[in-house]
Amino acid sequence: MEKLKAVFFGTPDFSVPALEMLDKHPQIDLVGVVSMPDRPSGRGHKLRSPEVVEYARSSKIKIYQTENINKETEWLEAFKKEEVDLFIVLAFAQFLSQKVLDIPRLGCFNIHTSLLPKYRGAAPIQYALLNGDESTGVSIQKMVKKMDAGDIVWSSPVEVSDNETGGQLYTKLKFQAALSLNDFVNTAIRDELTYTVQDESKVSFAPTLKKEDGLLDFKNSSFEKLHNQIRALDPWPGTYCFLNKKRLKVFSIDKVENSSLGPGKVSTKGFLLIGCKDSVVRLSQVQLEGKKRGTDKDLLNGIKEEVNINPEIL
RNA sequence: CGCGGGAUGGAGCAGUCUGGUAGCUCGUCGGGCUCAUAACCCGAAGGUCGUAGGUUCGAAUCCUGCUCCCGCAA
Repeated sequence: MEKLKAVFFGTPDFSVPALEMLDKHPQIDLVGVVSMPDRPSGRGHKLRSPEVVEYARSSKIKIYQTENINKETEWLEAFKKEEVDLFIVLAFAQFLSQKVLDIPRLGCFNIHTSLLPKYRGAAPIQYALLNGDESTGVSIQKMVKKMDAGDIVWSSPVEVSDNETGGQLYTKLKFQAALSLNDFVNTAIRDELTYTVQDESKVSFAPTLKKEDGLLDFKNSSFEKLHNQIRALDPWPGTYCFLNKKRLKVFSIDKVENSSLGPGKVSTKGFLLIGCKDSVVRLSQVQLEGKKRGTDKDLLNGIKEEVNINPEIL
C-alpha cells in the first residue's frame, strides 16, 4: 500500500503524542515538522526549544522553525515539489494562508479539542470546564481560511467528570488527539474520508484566555461559577485573588454549609472563609506569592495581622 | 546576566537591620474538663536555624561561594 507523505505542524507538549503516532505509523512518511522558533522562557529566560522540536530532534525528523510559515516560500516550494499529501496541524499557534492550505494533495487537517462547531478558538478545553460541560471531545477538520470552520472529518467524544481540572482534561485530550489522528489517518489511507459541514447555527467561541480571567470575584459569583473557574483555569492561567495586596493563588474551594457570611465578607477563624453570591466558600488549597502551595490552615498559621481579600474589589 | 520572594522542631511563620546558644500559631503524645467535640485547661517530646567556608571571645543573625523551592514576566 502506498504511504502518505505528511508534514506535522505543532509546538507544545500537547502536540507530541500525535507527532509520535505519525512518526511511528507504518504508512506515514513524515517529511518534516514545522514549529515555532526557540524562545527565551522560564525563570531566568533561558532559551528553550518547543517540545515538538525536542521530539523531532531525538527522532531525527527534519525540523523547520519559523515565526511565520506563510513567509517561508522556500520550504513551501519544497513541500510542493515533494508532493506532500497531508499537513497535520495541532496547537501550532499560527494561521495558515490559503497558499499554504493549497499545498498538500489531500489538504490541511487540524486537530481541535472540542466537538466542533462548539468552542472554535484557542481555549476550547478551558471553556468546556468553565461552562460545566459533562462532555467534550476531539474534532479533526479540513482547514479553511476561516478559523476552525472547516468540514469535520473525524470526531470523538470524551467524558468530563465533575471535579476535573484543566490540566487533567488537557492530558486526557492530548492522548485522545493522538488516537483520533491515528483513526483519521487510517481512514485517509483507505481513501474513505467523509466530510461533514459544520452547523453554523451552533457555533460558539472559546477565545484566548488572559491572566485577568483568573481573578476571582467572590462577591458577585456563585459557588458553581467559582468552582468551574478554578478547575478550568488550573494550571493555566490559574485563579487568584489578593490577600493584603499580595497575590494569592487559589487551587480549590469547598462549599461551607453552616455559615452565614455575607457576600465579600471574610472569616479567618481556623479556615479561610469568604462569602460569595449564593453561599460561603472555604479556600482550601492556596498559595501566596513567593510561597509554597498549602492549605488555608497553614497559610493562616503564619499570618498575624488582619486579613483582607480583594481590597480593590470590595 | 529579565524582576522579585524564600530555606528556622512534623506544618505555616517570627527572630536577621541594632551578633550573646531560639519564639509564635498549629500538629503530635500524655493528663484534665465534658453527654460529646474540630471547643477549653494543664503538661511533655521534638530544632546540626539549606550547605561550605570566612570574620568574631561568641553567628540563625555579618561577609563570600554553592544547592534547592517559589511568585511575576516571557
